Amino acid sequence: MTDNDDASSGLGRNLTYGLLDLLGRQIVTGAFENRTFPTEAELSIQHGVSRSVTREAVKMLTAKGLLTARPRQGTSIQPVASWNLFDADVLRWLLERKFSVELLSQFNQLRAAIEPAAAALAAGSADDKGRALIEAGFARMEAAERGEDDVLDADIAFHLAILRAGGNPFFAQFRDVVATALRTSIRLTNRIVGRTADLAAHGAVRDAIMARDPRAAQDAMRAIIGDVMDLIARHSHAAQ
Amino acid sequence: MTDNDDASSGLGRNLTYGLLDLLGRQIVTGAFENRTFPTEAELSIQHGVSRSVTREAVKMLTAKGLLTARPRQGTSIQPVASWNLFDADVLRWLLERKFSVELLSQFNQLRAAIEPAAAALAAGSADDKGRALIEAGFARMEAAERGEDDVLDADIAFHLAILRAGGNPFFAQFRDVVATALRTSIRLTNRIVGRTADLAAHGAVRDAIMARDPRAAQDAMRAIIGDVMDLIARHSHAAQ
DNA sequence: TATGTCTATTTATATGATAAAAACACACGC
DNA sequence: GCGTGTGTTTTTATCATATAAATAGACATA
Repeated sequence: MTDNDDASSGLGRNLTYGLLDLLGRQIVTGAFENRTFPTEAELSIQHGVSRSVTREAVKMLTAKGLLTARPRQGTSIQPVASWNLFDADVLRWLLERKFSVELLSQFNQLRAAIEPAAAALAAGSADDKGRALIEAGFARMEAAERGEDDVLDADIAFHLAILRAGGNPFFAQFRDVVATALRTSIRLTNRIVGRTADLAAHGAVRDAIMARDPRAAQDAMRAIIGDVMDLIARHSHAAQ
Repeated sequence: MTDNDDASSGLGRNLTYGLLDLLGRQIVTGAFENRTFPTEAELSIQHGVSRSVTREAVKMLTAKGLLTARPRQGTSIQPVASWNLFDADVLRWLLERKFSVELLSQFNQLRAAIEPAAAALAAGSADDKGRALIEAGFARMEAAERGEDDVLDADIAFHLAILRAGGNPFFAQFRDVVATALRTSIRLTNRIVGRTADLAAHGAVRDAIMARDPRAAQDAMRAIIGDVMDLIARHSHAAQ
């Protein structure tokens, strides 16, 4: 019986989280676009799980802003405006739908607003721990340059270190968006931009932060993201 | 029995959401600082609700990044870094703890990064609908000036309109933070800053957006938030 | 010391029953 | 005709209890 359920549902080890992931993907990719969302009884039957599992998955989706549930009316999908776009799960699901340059562009508009400010904040008020984190991130980028570390991972580590270093937890919240944006844009930037230029630009950010020069840190970070945005614009232009 | 439960628990009409709110507040305000988080059985007994209610509340808190649950290990509170700080519930709970100038300052550091960029984006690429939204928001501010609308509500409406108008859903996500920041800082700014100056500054933002001048819109918005940050700095200085 | 096994604890899942909310239809009275 | 109330029905909300699964920790064993 249990084996049967597991086989028919195709959800992972943890049924609740498996169903959460499946429903999340389906909602975000528009699988319920023109029809009403299933009732909890229908979901239970369709996926071969108990009502508890269904309800807990729905509750988590509700907590992330994707659903609402009311007696008699049923469960329904919320407008995109109320989705929690900074949630790691929601971001992941968002990328499962067709790759869109528009989404990548929106990511980077956000980065252009956040990261220069975060770099300035880090330069102005990072403590020793934050500075060490940034140094470690940059060291990884240098190691990657020498082929001793993964380029993408090192890049992400450096950018996240800057988000954290300023000590403002709200800036640290952007870790998932930034990591996602970097992972996504690597498809475009990979092999197009020379890695040396990239390292130099990142080195400028590091130097400015270490010199406690907020203005220079901001400008250097702005330059990095500006380059990425130019690349995206050129790519979308070329694709047309 | 049911009445007894309701009376003893003090949760609202909806037990699950009531418990969610109660636990969320307790977690954020540090009520479980030095002790382990209760097991689901303990929570059920303490609050006089069934395990389903407890589990669903815990699952929602998990979805918001506040908890994790594993068999045998139990449920435990996650580090603040993994909390979903842009979630409306989490923000609300955050404000329940002692009022802190530091938090208000962090809010506005974020606003300083986001809102000028959002204003520039709105100036550059808002469609007719977005522009109409901004006009409506500004009209409310003018009405408030004449005593025909609530000052705070109008202010919030104007700022939210700008976040939305650019068409980037990630900027629109900041509605709750911005609304919360405005509601919080009104305690400080109220009666200190003359409302006329405020209206003029907001008018400059509106004019720049309508003139499709991103640079001017950005600068005008920066000025507004800069004023607020100065006020906060002065207040925290005076308080010392 | 390392490794495997047993046990206890806690979450995970299932199931079936009852309560509550709300959309809808319908009858009623004005 | 038209509002108003009332009952019916559908769906979520809640409860209670039972069983499964996972894993930390103790203990035994090599």
